[in-house]
Amino acid sequence: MPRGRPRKTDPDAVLETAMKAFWERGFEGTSMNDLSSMTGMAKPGLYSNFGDKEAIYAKAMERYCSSYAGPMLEDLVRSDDPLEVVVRRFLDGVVAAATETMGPKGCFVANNLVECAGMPQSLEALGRYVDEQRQKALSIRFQSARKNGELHEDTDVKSLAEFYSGQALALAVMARAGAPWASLYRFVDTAMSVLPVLEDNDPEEEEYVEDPLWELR
Amino acid sequence: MPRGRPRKTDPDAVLETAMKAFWERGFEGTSMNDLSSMTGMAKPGLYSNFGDKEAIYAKAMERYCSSYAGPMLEDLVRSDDPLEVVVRRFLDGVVAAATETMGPKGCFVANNLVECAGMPQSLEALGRYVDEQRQKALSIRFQSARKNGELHEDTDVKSLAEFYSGQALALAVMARAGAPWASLYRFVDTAMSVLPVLEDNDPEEEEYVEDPLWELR
DNA sequence: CTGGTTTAGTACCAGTCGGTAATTAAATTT
DNA sequence: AAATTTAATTACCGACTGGTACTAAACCAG
Repeated sequence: MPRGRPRKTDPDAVLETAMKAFWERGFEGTSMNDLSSMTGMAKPGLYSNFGDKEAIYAKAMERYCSSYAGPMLEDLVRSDDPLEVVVRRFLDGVVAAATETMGPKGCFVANNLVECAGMPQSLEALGRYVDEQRQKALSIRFQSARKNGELHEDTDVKSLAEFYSGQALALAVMARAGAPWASLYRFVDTAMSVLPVLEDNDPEEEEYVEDPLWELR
Repeated sequence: MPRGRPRKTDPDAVLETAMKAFWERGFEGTSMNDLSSMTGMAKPGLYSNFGDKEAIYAKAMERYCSSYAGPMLEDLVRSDDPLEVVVRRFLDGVVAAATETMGPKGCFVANNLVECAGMPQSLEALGRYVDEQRQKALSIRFQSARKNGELHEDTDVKSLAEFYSGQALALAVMARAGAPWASLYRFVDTAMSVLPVLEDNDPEEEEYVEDPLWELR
């Protein structure tokens, strides 16, 4: 279809490999020669296709977000399941992504937050931006839960969002440190006990409820 | 006192500077030339005094442990204060160390756990060892709290220790990502709510207390 | 086959990496 | 003052870093 010499390597596959490499070894720990030998695309090809190392890393993080972090946050915000179910699914998702048998341990974003020093400022800022998105998604869900009656009206939504955002970071670091699967799920259980969920918004019990905000979900 | 030419630079001060550098920029992000120019000790001096880069990093981590992590863990294990006080002081200590205005953000050990790939295996193992020590200290304190009656007899001590060990990691990463002081202390408040502490072992309040929720917060 | 177009591959750049040999400088001991 | 001991300094090593000119190859339309 194209006019010139056909590509040897699919740029999308290259980006997938680059994402895994940066995820595992970080920005400074992954050299352009590494990427070249891992992907099979020679260095000049990398530069002409994607730009410099900074640009490749940024595209790799975007890819991570649309493959891993993004869907989980969308589920958080959009799912109609009860709050407790949604939050638990979020944390379980973090564990699953951070312990995938194939693929790097931990979380790309968490690694970025820690490595931040010594990488271009734009990438540091990118990592922080993605981190904020996670906290915002949690905040949105907790806010609507408060209006739903799943949480008390005086619940501190921001604190709760910061807390569970932090739990994701903790799980990511523990997974990277090699914590076993079972420990991480015990951790999730403990973290879930913080959620001050109200059990009284079940339709069978609606006659007992005084608060009129039980509708609208 | 010594026989030859006197030292220009105190090796202990060199190690202090090296610790801060590795803490801030990590193993790969800190070059021997960096250390040489920061400390004022030329490279051959570094090698003859401490050994290779791996050895310097290990000594820097030991220094971090005896200056920061160690005293906090000792307080955890040895203090006679009530469990809630001791655990809160531990988390407050993590926040304080991770947000010191002078000095790097975050936690040396947590950074090590994340950077692990691409550094010598012995250093990776060292980081994991220190991480285990923190969890063990928490475990010891929770175990004795259970025998004291500060915790229920059926409390899952290991889960609780894993949880609070993870909170330290979360705080470290959040601090490194630039989270404000206030957010971190709110986080500590939330994390403290997990502690299933029994209030009935205080002699002065035994007769007044029916409901354990009569304290602050 | 020819010319144009797009990619792949080789070779190279200046700079830095961790690490070291050889030498010079400064002190003490004899 | 000479010999000895210790540390500071300079200069360098091969390997690797991010990044790039330049050339060779593989396709298309004519």
